[in-house]
Parts: sequence; structure tokens; C-alpha cells
Amino acid sequence: VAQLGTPGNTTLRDVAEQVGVSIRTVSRVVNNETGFSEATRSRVLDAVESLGYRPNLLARGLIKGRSGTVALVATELTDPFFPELAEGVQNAANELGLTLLVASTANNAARQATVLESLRSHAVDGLILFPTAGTERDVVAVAASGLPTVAIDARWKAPGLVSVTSDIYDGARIATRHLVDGGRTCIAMISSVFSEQRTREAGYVDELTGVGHPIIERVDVTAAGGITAVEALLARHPNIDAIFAYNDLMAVGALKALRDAGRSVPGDVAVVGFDNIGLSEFVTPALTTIRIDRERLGREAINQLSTLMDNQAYSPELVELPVSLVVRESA
Amino acid sequence: VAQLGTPGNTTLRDVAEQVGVSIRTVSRVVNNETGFSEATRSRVLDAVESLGYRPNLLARGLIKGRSGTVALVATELTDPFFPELAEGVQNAANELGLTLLVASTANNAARQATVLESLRSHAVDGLILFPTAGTERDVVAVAASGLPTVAIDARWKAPGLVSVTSDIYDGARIATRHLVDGGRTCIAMISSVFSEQRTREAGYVDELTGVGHPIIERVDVTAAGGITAVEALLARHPNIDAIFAYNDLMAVGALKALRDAGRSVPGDVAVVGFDNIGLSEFVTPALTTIRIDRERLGREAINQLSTLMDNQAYSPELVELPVSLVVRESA
DNA sequence: TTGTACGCGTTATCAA
DNA sequence: TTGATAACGCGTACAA
Repeated sequence: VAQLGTPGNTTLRDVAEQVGVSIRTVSRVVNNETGFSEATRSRVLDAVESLGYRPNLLARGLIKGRSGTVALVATELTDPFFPELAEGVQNAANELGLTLLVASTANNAARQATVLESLRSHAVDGLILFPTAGTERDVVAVAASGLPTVAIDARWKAPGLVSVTSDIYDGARIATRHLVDGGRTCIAMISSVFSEQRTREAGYVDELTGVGHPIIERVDVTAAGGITAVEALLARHPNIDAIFAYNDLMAVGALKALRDAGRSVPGDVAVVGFDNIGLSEFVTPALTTIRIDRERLGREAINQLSTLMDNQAYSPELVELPVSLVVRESA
Repeated sequence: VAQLGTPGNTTLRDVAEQVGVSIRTVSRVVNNETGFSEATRSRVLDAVESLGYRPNLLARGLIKGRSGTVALVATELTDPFFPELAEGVQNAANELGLTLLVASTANNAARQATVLESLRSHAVDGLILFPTAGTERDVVAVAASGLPTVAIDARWKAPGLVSVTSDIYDGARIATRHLVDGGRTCIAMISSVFSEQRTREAGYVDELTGVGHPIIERVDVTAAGGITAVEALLARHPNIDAIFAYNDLMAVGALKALRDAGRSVPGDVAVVGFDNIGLSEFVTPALTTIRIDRERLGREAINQLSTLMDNQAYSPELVELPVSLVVRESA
């Protein structure tokens, strides 16, 4: 049972010689085609077993024009969003007999281009990616060139491209509504500095219409950013009694800043996050947040990709998955 | 710029025709070999550019016997250990021009066998895996068959196999020592039920020799397990003033159980975890723990794999990386 | 400096 | 029910 591609490795030809039939016949048996007697079938299978024959998927991919692989491209593998998404992708891919390549772009457009180029050279049959901001043209071009592509958390429309995302506008409204329903009257939001990421703000603002005045602080989308934002907020609006955070990481930072400022949560200030990352149930107080079912998002991505691979003309363009509120202790 | 393997895709032959040279010449230029004039070089490169030629790595791999891919096999992609390790592997692989396949085994021996079989069919040049418990024979067989293999967190020795792990015995001693130095006298450990995972216990027991009496509670390696363990511990040994946990997840569970029992941390009971997962700095109180540099572990794994791939005879067998104490608030 | 011819392991075509 | 033989796209002796 030597390594594929190394001398001594078993090929169709070895099996054929052993059994005394042609290569083509062995190929037929191995691929469950028709056109051979039951007798030869079992003899071939025996030889396959005893010789430890294993099909060379490189050779198969070369001639079939499909490698049986798909790639998942993330920005950072350490992004809290990644693991569950990858798990969903991996499981669904596995059920479809697809093998997964993984790469990361460091959220860098140039690097993303390099990565995609390499992946295409490896003849992946499809692509699932977290696009780096500002690369819509690149991604659209890739999809247009015939490589079936699914963009996650984007809302781009183009032939050969499907965008799978969550209903984050709705999530922002639900979160804000929860705060309002909890009797909060001065509700601030800590948001992202990137202008592409304003959907949550829209939901927050819309839900607040006629109820209160929006207060938005824009910072880095990190725990440190959350701390900075809350400090600024507390200085300018000492009377805030609720905070809606762009994501859980920022919410965790907010929790810390509030504790340091001597404000109790949720007593003095309620906090709602977004994403429901693993961390959120373990912080103190446990974080109330908007849940994104990342496992499902991953499965959906692969399923969309799969139908896209089978039918290049297919193009629902945009798939939006529902989100839900998870009430814990912080609000 | 059509898709690889689809009709209309550009090959070496198309470039050759365009330029009016032979395939061989184009191949030389593309692979940075020698033996062509500067004039033809630039003409070839121009054609490569204008035609959008991209090498087909399937074909190249088929003939060279090496695909340029390596696989990372995890138990679960959602394991808190995975992301940083994968990041290290990914980055180092990238620097070496290797492309990464990823798969997970659900910690199931049968599934691991299937996954490895599939990966071998895809002709990966090397393997990095978190072996499922009890599969030493399988893994050794894979390595012996000629597929360079690196096992993470295992201590298996065999030809063609390198085990990369952390000095967890030392980590356990350091953790225990820290508690002793902090003046703790009744130090318990919450550990794993699996008998393969007793190295930390050994370090704990050895460090306690002549200082105190070991108290070990064995449970599931989860946050829930940590809760269960502490409840049992508190019932049987009400006077414990320190807990050393098998890993951070269990330590977080312990933190919760202690809070529920009305014990302050670190006032009444000090807690030390193991692994330094991302979560540990965000819980309250922030967790003192043993740091494993997973990014480095990943890089080391790839580097070992790389030398193994270049030289099948290479075999240091066991690489053990140092760990360190991270002091935060819980101890 | 350049080109020819073969083989990598597989599937696809067509004839037997 | 079977089997020659030609691709797939590329690297590599060997020759020119």
C-alpha cells in the first residue's frame, strides 16, 4: 500500500494484470458502471482489495475536468465566526463527497487575489469565501469566469455568484426592540467605522424611530474598540441605560468598560451583542445577543454551491437566513 | 479566462501556438528553468498574460508524483484548540507554497479512517493530524506506507512519523507550583476520565510531593464537567483553597460552580486552567492558565512535515514545545 | 537555444 | 460483455 504517485503504487493497470482483464473493465467495476459479468466483478474487487488499489483523484480530475474539491476562504482562521461555519461547510461537503481546501486572506485584497489564483490552479470545483472588503469586482470576475462561487456575508449579485448572508437588519431591530421593551430609554449603539457595515445601524435607527434618539459611536470592531467606545459614550452621555453592540467582541469590551466605570449590568446599563460567539455565554454577566446559526450558514453555502456547480445558470443571487434573540443576563 | 478543465481553458499548448514556439519552451519559461533567449522569454510571458494561462496543478501533480497539498485533520473544527493551530499551519504552509486541505473526524476512529483514505486518494503530500484516541496503529500504518505524517498532541514513535506536542508535564508542575507559591495548602485537580490523558495529573502529583495531598476528580473534559467536578469536590473537601483544571473549559465551569457555591475567586479558592484559549482572558475573574503557543505548534508541525517530505529517512520522532504560565486574576 | 516523444493514471470513444 | 486507443495537461529524457 505505497503512496500515490510513488513507484510501487497500485494502479488500474496492476489490478487489470492481476485479474487478466483490460484496464477499461477494472475502471467499469470500480466506478459502478454496467457492462461486466458478476464473475469478473468479484474477481476485480478481490484484486482491488488484495492489492490495496486506491483511485488517483488527480488523474480522474484531470480528465473529468472536475477535481471533487471546493475551497473555503476565510479572512482569518481565528475569527470567532469561522469555526462553526467551517464545521457546517465541512459536514455538508462531506455528505456530498466533496473535499475541502481552506485558505485565509488576512483580509488583504492582494493576498485574496493570490489565494484565489492558487486555488484555481488547483482546479477547485467551487469557492466559498468571506470576501475582503472592496473586492466585489474581483469576486464577480472570478464567478463570471466560470468558477461557481458563494460569497458569505456579502450582498453581491452577479452571474455564477450566490450571496449567502443573515438578516442582520432584522437582528438589529430585534435587539433594539428588546432593549425598548425592557424599559430602556437612552439606548446607544457602538458600531463599526467601516461604511460598508451600516446595516445594523439602519435597523437600530429605524426601530428607535418615535421611541428615542439614536446615539452612535463608531470604533474598531474589537473588544478594545468596545472599551474605547463605552468610555467615550459615558463621558458624553452619562445617562445612557442601554448599549447595542455591533458584535459580541465589542459587547464584551463594553461589559468590561462598564464594570470599570462602576456601572452594573444589567442594573444600570443593559447590553445586547450580535453573533452569539462561543464566548458570549461564559462572560459575566452572560451576554444577551442575536444568534447567527453559523453551522447552518455553512451548510447553506455548500448546498447553494453544489446546485450552482450542477447548473451554472442557477442564480437565486441572494439567500438570507433568519436570526434570533438569545436572552441571557446582560439585558 | 475560463475555468480549468473546461473547454476553452488556456494550456501550455495554446501559449506555444500563440508565440510560435514549442510546448517545451513555454514550460521552461513558466517554471523558471534555463535555456531560452531573453527575447522568447518576454514573448512567452506576454502570451501567458494575455491568454490568462494558469498551470494545471492536477496535471503537474500527476506527473511529478507530488500534488503540492498537505492535509490538516482535526477532531472538531469547533475545538477551541483548532483555530490558532490552523492559522499557524496555514501561514507556514503558505510560505512553503503548500496548499491546505482540511477535514475533521468527529473524534471517531472509523470516520478518521475514511477521511484519511479520501485524503490519500487526493494525493496529499503530507498529513498533520490530531489523532483520535486509540488509533495509534492506524496512524503508524499510514506513516509507514510512505505518507509523511505529523501527529499533534500525541507521543507516538514510528518511521515516517513525527509527533509534535507541548511539554504538558512541565505545564502541570508550573501550574501547581504557582498555587503552592501563592500559599495554597489544599489543592485539588479536576481531570479527564480518559486514561491516556494523565500527564497533567503526573505533573500535579509530583509537584505536590512533600507539600500536600493530591485530590483528583475525573470528569468530562467540558465546562459542564468542570461544574460537576467542583460540586463533588466541595461536597467531599469543603476546605479546598485551590483548583488546577485539566483545561480552560473545565476551569471556566469551575469558576461558575464556585460562584454559585458562594466562594470567591481567588479569595476563597484559586483556579488555574490549561491551554490559554481565547475565552480565558474574558471570563470573570480572568483566568490564570498555562499557555500553549498553538500558532507556533502549527508552524512547527508544518516545518517538521516539510523536512519529512524532503527526506523520508528524517525522524526526530518527538518534538516537545515549551509552555508558560500566564498570570491573570484567578490565581 | 529549442523541439520531439513519451508517460503520469484515469475516463471516454468506438469497435469487436 | 469486453478491449484497444485516444485524450486530459504537464514534465522530462533525449535529440537537434
